Amino acid sequence: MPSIKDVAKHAGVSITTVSRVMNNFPSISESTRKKVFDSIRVLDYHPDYIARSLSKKQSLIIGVIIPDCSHVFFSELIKHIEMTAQNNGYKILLCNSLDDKEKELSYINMLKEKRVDGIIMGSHLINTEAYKSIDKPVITFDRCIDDKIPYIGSDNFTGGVLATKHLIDKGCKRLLHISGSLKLASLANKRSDGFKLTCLENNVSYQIIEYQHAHLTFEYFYSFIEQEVSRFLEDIDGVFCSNDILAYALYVYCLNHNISVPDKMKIIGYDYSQFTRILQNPKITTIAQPIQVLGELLCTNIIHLIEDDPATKIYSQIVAVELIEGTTT
Amino acid sequence: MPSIKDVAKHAGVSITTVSRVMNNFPSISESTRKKVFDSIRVLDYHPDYIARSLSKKQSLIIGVIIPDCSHVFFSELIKHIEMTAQNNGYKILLCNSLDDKEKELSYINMLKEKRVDGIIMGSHLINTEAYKSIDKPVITFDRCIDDKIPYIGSDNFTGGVLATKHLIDKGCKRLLHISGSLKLASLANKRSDGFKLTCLENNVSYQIIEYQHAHLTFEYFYSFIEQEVSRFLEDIDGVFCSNDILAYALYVYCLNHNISVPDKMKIIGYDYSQFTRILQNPKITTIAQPIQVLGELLCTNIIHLIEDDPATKIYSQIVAVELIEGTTT
DNA sequence: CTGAAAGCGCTTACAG
DNA sequence: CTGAAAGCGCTTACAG
Repeated sequence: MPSIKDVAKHAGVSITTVSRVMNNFPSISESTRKKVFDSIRVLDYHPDYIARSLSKKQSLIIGVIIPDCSHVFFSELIKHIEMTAQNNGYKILLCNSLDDKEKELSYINMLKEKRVDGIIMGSHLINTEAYKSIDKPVITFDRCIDDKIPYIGSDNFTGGVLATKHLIDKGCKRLLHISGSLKLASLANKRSDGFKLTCLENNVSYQIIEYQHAHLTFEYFYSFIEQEVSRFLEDIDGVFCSNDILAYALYVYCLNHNISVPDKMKIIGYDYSQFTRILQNPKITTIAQPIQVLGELLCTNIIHLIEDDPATKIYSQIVAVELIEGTTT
Repeated sequence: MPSIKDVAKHAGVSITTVSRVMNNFPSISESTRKKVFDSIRVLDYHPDYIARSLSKKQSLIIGVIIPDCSHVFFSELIKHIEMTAQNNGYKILLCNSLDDKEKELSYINMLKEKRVDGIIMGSHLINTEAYKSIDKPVITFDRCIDDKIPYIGSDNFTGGVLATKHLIDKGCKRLLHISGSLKLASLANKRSDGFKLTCLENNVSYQIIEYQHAHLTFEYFYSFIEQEVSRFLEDIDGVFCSNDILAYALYVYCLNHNISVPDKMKIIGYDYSQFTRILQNPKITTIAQPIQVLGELLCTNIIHLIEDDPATKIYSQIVAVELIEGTTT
């Protein structure tokens, strides 16, 4: 494998010159530029990025830490992050925290180990303290850690309002919201705020049930519904679910227990991820998160932070959501 | 950010000694070991992996190149690859080729640029030639490029046989197989071989239709069925689909056109990925690929190749598949 | 327009 | 058991 030295020797110039040609310095004469490019081609030379990283003190790698890349929502989010990274000369190092605090912490240390130039954090178990010792770029998805760490999220509050208003507009009088853990200080909690406020404003009685686990599987949700939700359903005519898999599990539960949807029970989900888009029966009514926009913003903003681009100082952003009406409401 | 120099100064030893402590050399006295560890703790020192990589000539990073990480099958495969990598001290660099030849090629160059120690290749557009100039570890998923490049795959041939036999056992007489492009020299083509052979052995008439695009979306498959498949369906009573999304699209098509499944038409898919496991109606009959095993084997074998582990020389492997009976046959 | 030399932060023979 | 020095393959002031 040829190094810059070999190219320099072959072209009869110094390694400085080779480096300059590689990096498109304007001061190089046409003739030497050509010589060097020829040698590069002949030797099939590719610069060593490890060496480059060491001297430039940048790895051009972004760490992406999420709970689980096989989760429908995150797998799409990652795709758009990666595409955006690629378009900007960065690569991504993928890390699944699997909701394990230790792993989350150890992944954050990638910053101190210079493995990555910045981190996109989509996993939220460790507390604010752990971020204190870090002065390098971090951006979070759907979580506001503190003033210093920017976040990207969709408009969860409005999402909650839209979902709840929709149920009320459809005639629901007694609403239930099934939410992820509200202890985690996730921005997703604002969905619950929007839900509550809308119920209060419309004099609709409501109830909120939290699930704690983050295993977002159908089986988990179905048994959660059987054990923790079913006994309340009799008094309920509309449910706002915090994600679409949960909404589907509830739909199936209702089907299995002769509760007709949407006649007796209206169900609305959240995400509009791939699963929901593929599913044809039912078409789940849901709040669509703009996954592509979220992924792109996460990536472009972490890059701005890394490159300390002063022209673009607004790193935290909230993007709009949209109601998608299906057949479950 | 402290470097090894700072630790050495703080502990009153040489950087060589600090390095030895970091790397668990046995020859260090207990007292200096303690001094060094104390300094590391006090200074919150983390070794620079870029520098380490440069001197050790290994990045401890594995490149994973796939068509699209948001695809249900690949998102799960990646998860298991990443977990296995993590357990063995490696990280993964995720690359979506998006079925773009240029990208595939440029990603392979990560090897020459020392960004990664090895590559797991799950994207198969570029031809054998492109791999000729590479003498570094590559392992492929579901594709046999040449003798020198090991592969991991599931037993596609048996999968094809199992699926076809199942349809025949259920009484089908006129079979159709809808396959991905057979030109790509993918091991998945063996499903089609298994299909053909089983039809011939059982004197069942058959037909094969290929789709060319790799956009594995419901919409693509549905319109493909409308345009290219529907006119043949009248003469068919059983279809073996090369993936579950396609099988679902066909199911929905039949539903929409009053072709009752499984009475008039039996449908079997392939993969048994997350989507299929979540979907409750219908339960698609399918061939389950052992995604976890595949991911683990891909990762452990590329690591063996990277570390040139002579104790474990069998790098190509085929793993067994399983018939999952649902309600579509 | 070009080059010699120092430096990035580690590891690793070599020497004692 | 420990250290001085060379080296990994680049980039970047500095000098001409």
